[in-house]
Amino acid sequence: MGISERKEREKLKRRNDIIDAAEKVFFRKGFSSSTMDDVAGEAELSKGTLYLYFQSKEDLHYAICLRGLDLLALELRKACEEDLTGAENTMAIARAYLKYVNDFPNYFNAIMSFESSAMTGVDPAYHDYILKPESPLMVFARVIEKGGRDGTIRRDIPAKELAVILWSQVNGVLQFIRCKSPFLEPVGSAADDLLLHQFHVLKDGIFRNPDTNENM
Amino acid sequence: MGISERKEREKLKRRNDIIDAAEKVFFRKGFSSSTMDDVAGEAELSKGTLYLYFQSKEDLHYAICLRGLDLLALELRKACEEDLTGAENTMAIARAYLKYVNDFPNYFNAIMSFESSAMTGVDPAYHDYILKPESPLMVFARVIEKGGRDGTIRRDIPAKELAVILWSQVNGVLQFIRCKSPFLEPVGSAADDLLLHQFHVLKDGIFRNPDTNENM
DNA sequence: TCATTTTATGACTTATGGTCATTTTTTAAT
DNA sequence: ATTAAAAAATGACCATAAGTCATAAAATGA
Repeated sequence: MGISERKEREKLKRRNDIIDAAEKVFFRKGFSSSTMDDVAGEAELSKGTLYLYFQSKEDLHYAICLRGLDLLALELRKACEEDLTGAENTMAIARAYLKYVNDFPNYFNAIMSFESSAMTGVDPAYHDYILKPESPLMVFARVIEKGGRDGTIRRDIPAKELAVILWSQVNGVLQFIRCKSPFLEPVGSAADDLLLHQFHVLKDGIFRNPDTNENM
Repeated sequence: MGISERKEREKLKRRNDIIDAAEKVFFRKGFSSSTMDDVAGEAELSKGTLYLYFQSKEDLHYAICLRGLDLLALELRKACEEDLTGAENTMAIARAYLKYVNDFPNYFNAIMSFESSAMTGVDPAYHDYILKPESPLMVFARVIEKGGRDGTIRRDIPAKELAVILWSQVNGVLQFIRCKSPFLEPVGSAADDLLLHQFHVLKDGIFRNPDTNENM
């Protein structure tokens, strides 16, 4: 039966067209200021049709995030293709993540705001996604693990946990930059400084051993 | 004129009563599921009256956050009253913050969700608040500064910036725990583990120097 | 007592996410 | 081709909730 397959394809195509339209609208006006009617207009479909393909506005938001996450995972995998040490691959991943944030701020924003708002009842599917081997976090976790094996990364903390910690820490700073950047100037530092300095902290820790003269 | 002063007091009292009512409602049902009618009912006032004291629902949310932040700043100041080294005071502040998160999860949630949602146009007043010397972040920054002076904390990064970095990093992990805790169990780690391990990372960094046998 | 000012009210407006009876289009058998 | 059944699409409609405003009540002070 070639017809049902073609229909399947068309259904998928339509679904993707709706996501395309939603991206345009959400990225332009912001998620909460966009209405389903806006999206329907952009997609040249009626609102009712959107609900044949997505359960809710939130679901549409999630679909966009999934796109962004898949793209991110791809970038991270590319970044650590070279077979260097775990520590080196970790640095490569960090650079790739920051590049992603710069190159695709809309996806990054979508993901961040989804994760926060999601608190009030996240799609459980999202938790499943995070655990999948192809998720950005798990790509990162494998690199950490490798660093543990080759001796370049501490191994007293389980790899997945260390991945979560580092990932969350970087996100914390990015989140700060994202919503409190007006605050940064009075403090006299730019976003890039902040991230650079964060890397120093991630590398060496915060305390200074008075016996050594490092971190002068 | 004693009357106008009494009126001033009464106005403030009413304002506070409204915040009390809003806290009860928001903490019970969550911010987004609560309605202004709910709050009006709890406060035994009409909805219109709420809008005489607050510009919007968001504004009410903000007022609750301010309470939470003032309380937090108080706890942090108490925690570093003892005149120890900057590093020791820093640890005390960290402990106090985690205790606060545990003791007042509702305030913590209110602050976190305000900061995320706020992204779409934060009250500029909030940025002012953060810069005030009595804000939690600035209390922390002074301790970091002290650590720089007494040689227990690295001084290659400006104190305020380092404060922002550490603060954001801890918030990042707390945020992860807050909205992805269902994810933690499959990974095999508890929230407390995660925070403990984060402290190790903050202290020592992530890389292992192959020449030493620390972090085995 | 009463005019003026301040404070409070709640019906009303507006906006928007989501639904569903109805219509249009497609399919496939006659 | 015709047509009945299935699938897809529509948009008027509903429910909810934030925010407004004309009106009413209360407080003030002369």
